Amino acid sequence: MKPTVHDIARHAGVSLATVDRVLNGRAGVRGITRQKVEEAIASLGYVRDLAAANLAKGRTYRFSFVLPVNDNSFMIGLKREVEAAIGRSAAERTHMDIIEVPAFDAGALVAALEAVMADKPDGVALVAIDEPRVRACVERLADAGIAIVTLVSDLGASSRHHYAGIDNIAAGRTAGNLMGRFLSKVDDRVGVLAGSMMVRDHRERLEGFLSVLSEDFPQVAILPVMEARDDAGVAEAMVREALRRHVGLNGIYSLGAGNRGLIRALRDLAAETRPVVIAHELTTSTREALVDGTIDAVLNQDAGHEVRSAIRVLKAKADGLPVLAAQERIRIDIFLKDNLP
Amino acid sequence: MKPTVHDIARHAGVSLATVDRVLNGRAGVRGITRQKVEEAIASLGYVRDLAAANLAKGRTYRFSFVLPVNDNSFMIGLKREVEAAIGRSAAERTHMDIIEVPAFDAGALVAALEAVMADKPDGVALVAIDEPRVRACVERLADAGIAIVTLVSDLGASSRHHYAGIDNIAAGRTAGNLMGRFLSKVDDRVGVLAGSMMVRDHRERLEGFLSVLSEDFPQVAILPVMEARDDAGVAEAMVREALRRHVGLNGIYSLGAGNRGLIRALRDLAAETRPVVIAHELTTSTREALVDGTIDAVLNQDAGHEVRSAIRVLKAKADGLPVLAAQERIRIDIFLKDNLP
DNA sequence: CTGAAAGCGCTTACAG
DNA sequence: CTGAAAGCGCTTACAG
Repeated sequence: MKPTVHDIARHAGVSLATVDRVLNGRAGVRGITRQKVEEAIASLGYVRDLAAANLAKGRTYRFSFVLPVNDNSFMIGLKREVEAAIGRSAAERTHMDIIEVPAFDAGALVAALEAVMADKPDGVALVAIDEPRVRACVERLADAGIAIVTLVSDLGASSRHHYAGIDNIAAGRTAGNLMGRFLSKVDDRVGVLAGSMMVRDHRERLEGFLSVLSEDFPQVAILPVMEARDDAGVAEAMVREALRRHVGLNGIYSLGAGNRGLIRALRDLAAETRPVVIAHELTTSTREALVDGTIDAVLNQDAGHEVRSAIRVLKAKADGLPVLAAQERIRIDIFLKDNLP
Repeated sequence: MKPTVHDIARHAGVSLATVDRVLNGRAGVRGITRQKVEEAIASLGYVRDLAAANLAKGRTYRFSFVLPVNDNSFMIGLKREVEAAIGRSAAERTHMDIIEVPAFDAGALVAALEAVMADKPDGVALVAIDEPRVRACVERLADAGIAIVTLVSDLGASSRHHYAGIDNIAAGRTAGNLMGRFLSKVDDRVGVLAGSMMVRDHRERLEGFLSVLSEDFPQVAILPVMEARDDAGVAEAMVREALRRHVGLNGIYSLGAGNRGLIRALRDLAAETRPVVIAHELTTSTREALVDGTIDAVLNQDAGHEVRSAIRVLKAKADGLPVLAAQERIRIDIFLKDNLP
């Protein structure tokens, strides 16, 4: 049988309370006593039963998710995943809430985080804005002993404990590699449709994309970046304009949101003249476009995985336990029409 | 506060034992009493604390992993992942063991499963061989109330409860799509290197690969399949022979193991004359070949995910709980040199 | 500095 | 058919 605190107490000739003190590193135990207990722990190969400990402590975890109010499919899906997790959390002694803040507004994000801090939760997950004030605020949360996980978009050098999201430079590089290989190789010109260069993920994707093209496919010409602010209408207009202006626009990398607009613009083209298109995030519209051939590949991050991973990590951090890096790595899914889930 | 069994007992005016009987659907409760308790449960919105229940019951889970003895990197890695999970299981009231059986030997697999059944574990995970005797045996295990998960390789129509592995037809289709697009498009010939057509995953990958090529890239010619029995030496010889015989062999899809041999054969070629190569499973050697350009893409299944997923599912089945399909779906990883983990 | 006792939310003999 | 009491492995006041 697995040894319990009773076994340790008996072996060391002390009471349960003393075993507990040693086990939890609490003060008020004589050196010799502590040693006896530690020996018993080691020789019995004791492993604490966390579930029993949590039951005794009445321990519950309290986590807050700070999410941007954003009407794109990905963010809506992300929020839905958090809600689903909340729905499942009743059985798990975990209380979670969602705090919504205006998108791309560092001030609002900081204010929300300050309010959350006053509530002293065990952990906070946030879609970060990479900005000095936000970094400073996260620092304060960490100092207050709150576990911090950035979600989807990371913070530069900061004291967040973990990032639950994809490597966006690698994502951009992957898009560049696929684009280079999918192109016909003669006189190729490629357009990039982005949301905003203010956001770290978009900057990083662009950086990765450009570096692979220049390293491995130097013959490909790249047009100036179109910033459509993740707005489908703007994206549509910009893509139409680009197609009109640049004959031989054979490739488009859409690294932000607003793909509905992009797709509308592309659908008007004859199938043979359509450019190679690589986009991000699998949504109803990108999935459809993948199936009918309007889009050639979709890079995706799985919002459900990100949320579940964030919760696992938050819990581990709250318990001072290690996280399983391999399990928590968020992968860049590459979807072609043939491996859609 | 979350309601407990005490709250229900008080509300219904019964004892804890009766509440427990109703909660666990045990017999020996009068209709009216049961009804009172059920009403209390519903009106209080009671959710059972599984951890507390397991503690009280002294419940431990016992699972067996039946794995083939196989010296390829993937199977070695799979076993290592199970061992890692066993290492972590001490804290989780879970006992797991590994039973090794000769590879590709249905009789031995059945014998091992029968032995496992005598031990009456809560669940079994096995790398299946798709064979009538195995299916019948799995049927018996399921009838004995043992949860069954197939791992990596599935069983045809059978009563296994879950399959923790990738969709191999989709994997083959994905390989076909990438191959078609990566090829230069003029006078292409493609070779397929397989382990054995006796194994279901290999058959399915081939099927998917061929169907995409014939549907979407009909101009590509496909050479007869090389069956190298997952042996690096055999694979090397076969690939060398094929390269010698078929001028214009521009693509190779390696859908089984033995990639070390394939890579050796390819490394002798001048970089410009190397075919497009798509292989399965990220190992030390395929990773290296991806980085140096010998291999163009690697399709991968994450053995760690498969093992952790199998355990989660086994536990859920043992508890009669639903599984989160989206979480347990094993994805086909596509690795290019730019998105290596 | 140390221990006896009660309790977390649930289940299990046992008695009636 | 129903209930009182003890116990799972741990923690927490409280007393000494």
